[in-house]
Amino acid sequence: MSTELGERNRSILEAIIEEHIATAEPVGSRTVAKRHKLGLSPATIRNVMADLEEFGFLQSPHTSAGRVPTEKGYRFYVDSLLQVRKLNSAERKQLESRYQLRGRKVEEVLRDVSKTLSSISHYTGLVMAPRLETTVFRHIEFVPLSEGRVLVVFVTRSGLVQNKIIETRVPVSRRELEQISNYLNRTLAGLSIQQVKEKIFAEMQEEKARYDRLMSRTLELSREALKENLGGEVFIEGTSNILDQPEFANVETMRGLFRAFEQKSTLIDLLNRSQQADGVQIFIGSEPGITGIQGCSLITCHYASKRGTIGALGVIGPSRMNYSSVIPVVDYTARLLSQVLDGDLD
Amino acid sequence: MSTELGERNRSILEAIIEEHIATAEPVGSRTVAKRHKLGLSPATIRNVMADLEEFGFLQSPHTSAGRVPTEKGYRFYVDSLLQVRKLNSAERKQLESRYQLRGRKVEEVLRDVSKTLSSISHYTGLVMAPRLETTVFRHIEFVPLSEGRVLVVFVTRSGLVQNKIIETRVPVSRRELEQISNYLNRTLAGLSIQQVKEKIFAEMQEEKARYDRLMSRTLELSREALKENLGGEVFIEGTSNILDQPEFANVETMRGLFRAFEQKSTLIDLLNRSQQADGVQIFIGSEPGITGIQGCSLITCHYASKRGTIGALGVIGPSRMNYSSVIPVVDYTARLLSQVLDGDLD
DNA sequence: CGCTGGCACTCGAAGCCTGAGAGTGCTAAC
DNA sequence: GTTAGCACTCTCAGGCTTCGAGTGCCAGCG
Repeated sequence: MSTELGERNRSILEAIIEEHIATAEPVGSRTVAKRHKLGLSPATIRNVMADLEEFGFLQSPHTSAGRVPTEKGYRFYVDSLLQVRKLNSAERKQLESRYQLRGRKVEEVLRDVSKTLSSISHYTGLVMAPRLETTVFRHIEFVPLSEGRVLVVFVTRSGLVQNKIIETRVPVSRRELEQISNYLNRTLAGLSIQQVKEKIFAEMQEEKARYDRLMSRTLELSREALKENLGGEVFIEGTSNILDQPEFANVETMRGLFRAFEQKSTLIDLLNRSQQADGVQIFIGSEPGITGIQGCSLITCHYASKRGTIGALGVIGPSRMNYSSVIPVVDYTARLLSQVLDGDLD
Repeated sequence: MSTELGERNRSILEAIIEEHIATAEPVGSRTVAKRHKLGLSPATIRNVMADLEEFGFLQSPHTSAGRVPTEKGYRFYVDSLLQVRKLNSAERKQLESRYQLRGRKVEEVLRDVSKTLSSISHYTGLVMAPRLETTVFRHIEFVPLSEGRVLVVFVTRSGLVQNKIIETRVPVSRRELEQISNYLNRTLAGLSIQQVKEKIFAEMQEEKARYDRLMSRTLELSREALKENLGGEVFIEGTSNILDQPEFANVETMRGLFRAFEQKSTLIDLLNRSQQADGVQIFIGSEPGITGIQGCSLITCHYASKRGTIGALGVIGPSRMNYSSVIPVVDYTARLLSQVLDGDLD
């Protein structure tokens, strides 16, 4: 029943929501009648609005103030009414031009992506670091730092670089490290990290590791090196864009939001969830299980190599957000980043 | 003349400023008389306050609202009245305990320092990345990534690790890279980066570089590698602490501040300036040449190795800030970080 | 002569009222 | 089913009043 809206009601709802998105003000019947020439009088529209309010798609802040979409209203809008604009080729070019990635560090690239998202959308950009699982391994190197500490450098097939410091239980000599990396590079290049892990695990099972000291070192080291890396780190850029949105003129709301930005855990949670599903996902305000972003919506998309999900990115802004222009940007950005990580883009 | 304040006037000014710092409200004569038992009646204090207002240390928001310190008032307070509390040993221990640094990446450490500053002060922490000039070099390593790209890994004497990617004009073979790093490590270990640069420059002047291909590669590569690294990057943490300060209840003010945080250039400018001077420095509101942090004060201190200035850190908060407790924290943190970079702390 | 109590004065904040304007809901007519 | 008309409601802005905090000044006191 609740989705049983007639064609006319739907288009009035759409008009109201779009009007509200454009103006941030409650929308009255007069305005709808005038600006969206539906050939109906304000009175008729009032009737429809009353119905829509009963359905729970609209609400009035007070008796004489026009209507504002509810979260349910936005939900219906994005699910059933919204026409997502495709990017034209100029816009796609513009996005693509920002990704000159070869030989850059993963962090830099992700921060950049986040900045790009925020500056194009005028909201706030989020990028969650990939678990590298499905990235394709090209090269690994170990640099001895001090007793028991080794810097591991990965290069992915697409030329992205990531490095981290690991601790080894016993000191490993420079010579051993060289042998180890030679071995790994010979046997593992071209596999995804996931496959590498499996292979290592398999070899650890085999007897020979027990007797071959070098081999056991190799396995220990690479297991350590492949443990979760940037896992779950989130890059947030453009937070101050949010300050321009009239709905956050109230300090209390803003405080909550900035807390969320700084703590990141809510965002990580949402981004993680978006990895489960396919394509662009939209979280609205305080829908079930979402807290801490009242009045906001989050548009996310996972990015992934051909072999599986690895991370998520998105844009957060007020619920009264320009969905139709942000969605394709998020979508296309995720595609680009996927390709980059796959190494297909060079 | 303007500094010719009698002892009594000074202590009344001090009382007023401290009262204002504690309450964030304009301070009236009654309050001062009551809470700071100076043995004077409100009427007398009123007279003094009128004088202080004439001097420009105080101002009244309006006729019947008590007085508020001006920037000049704060300036006089921090320069002449403020008693800086020393940290007790427990507090020093607490700070020290946060610096377990060996083998960590420079960025991580700096971000941590910034977080610590913000969480202890309850304001916002800033740390500007060091120019590595005066850090003592222990070890350098080159990892070939792809044609013409090399990852450089530095280790400082204190065990901090930093790495960056550089481009070489011509491809350099793995073997050459090894020779180059061997050479550098042999000849340069224990020198400061500044000295290393000088040495390299000197060698470039010498004739032999022209004829020795390997040598010229070495020099080119190390020059590239030693170019400004994190130079000028600023780590800002705890921005949302600012939101709790009542003076930023007004959105307009806050917006300006967050813009400044996101753009960073004002902050970089101030932090740079603080490197010129010795010890803790305090920038107040919109004193000459300072823009973009109206209503805020910045407490900074450079940190340095034994050989010279290399970076700066600090805390930014409202002008009505608890100077006496933040100053020693900034000061001691800078000392700690200096020691760490010198490598004296392990 | 410096300090103090007293007192008139000022000014903002809060509360109240009012009028204007926007928007609704209902009803009766087309 | 749609519309015009109309009474009704509610917010917002402005003006007015009251209240209280705090001042500035003055006269008197030690």
